[in-house]
Amino acid sequence: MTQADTRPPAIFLMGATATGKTALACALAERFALGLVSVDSALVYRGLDIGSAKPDAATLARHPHRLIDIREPDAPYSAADFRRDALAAMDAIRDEGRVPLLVGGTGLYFRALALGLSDLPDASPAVRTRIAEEAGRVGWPALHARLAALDAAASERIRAGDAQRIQRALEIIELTGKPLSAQTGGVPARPPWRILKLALVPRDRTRLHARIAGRFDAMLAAGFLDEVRALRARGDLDPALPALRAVGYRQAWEHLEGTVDGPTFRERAIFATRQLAKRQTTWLRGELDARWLDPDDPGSGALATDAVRSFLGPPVGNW
RNA sequence: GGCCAGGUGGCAGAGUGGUCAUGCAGCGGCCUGCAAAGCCGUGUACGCCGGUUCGAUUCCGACCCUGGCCU
Repeated sequence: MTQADTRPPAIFLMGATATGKTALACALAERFALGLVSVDSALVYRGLDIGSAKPDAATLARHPHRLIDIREPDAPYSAADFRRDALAAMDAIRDEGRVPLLVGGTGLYFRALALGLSDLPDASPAVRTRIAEEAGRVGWPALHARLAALDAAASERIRAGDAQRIQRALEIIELTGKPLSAQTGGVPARPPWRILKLALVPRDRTRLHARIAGRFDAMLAAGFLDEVRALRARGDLDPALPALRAVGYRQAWEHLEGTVDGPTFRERAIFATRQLAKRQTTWLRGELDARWLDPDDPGSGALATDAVRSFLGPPVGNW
């Protein structure tokens, strides 16, 4: 006999973009006493609404999601920020007597939440700027070589062309005096939650691709370009910001800059979204303990409901 | 009907008598504070049929198709 798991329950609803995560989350929230938490690196930003496929006001009024609209687009948000905020949100939901349902498509955030992060320093804009400037002079391969001298294990894992990670590894060494590969503390052995993982991933992406294109055209019709024009008009945002490198926004920004024509913009935005869906799918394939649902399977909603019901026990309220 | 140009991988687009484009898309993968980011990997394609040649995507001929011009 195994010991009963007394940890409080939580549900992860993970899925690629345009697979109907929000609709499924809301449907589940109609049937069970859940509290929704968004797990999405783009939905945190205020002002990114249409292009991020953020749930609309009516949906959010009926089914409030935590961790949406919590940042201005000029303020970077991180996996560590997310972990902290999500744990607090989960506690608050539990205190209300509900079960947290974490819904989204950002694989790193789910991993950071479930597995934890090492006790590493936050990003330092000053250090990053300095490293980037140096890279401009000597090139990233030279910095990768330096990393090899300071942290051989990390340099083997990080490709010579991966500027972002080389920068981060050097930043950590500079800030802590210790190599990244030596920093493994701070990761909890086991999350304090009993987690049901649902993964919404199509077996075949053909229909997803059609949905992505259709959704993008609907975004355009809904005024996506006006939304990006408004962001540009603020004057304090630039395209290097994480918020504006989001799928669709980056391409729209270029288009409004006048360097890319309309059809090309549309095409590139759709390509970028498909590639995002592919990376999300790769992430999800590693979630071996997840319950897999195919959004193209008409029974997937019922399967999800059944899975949640058996995970939580008898439903609260109506059934 | 005649003349000219051209037919290269899903698309765009170089090129060569014998290892090789390249870009985009697609597909697979990696992932500890920018993650809707960043990075890595992945295609025996040369319209068709003959000929020349040790060897043709590349040279020659016929044919088919496309675009332009002409009558």
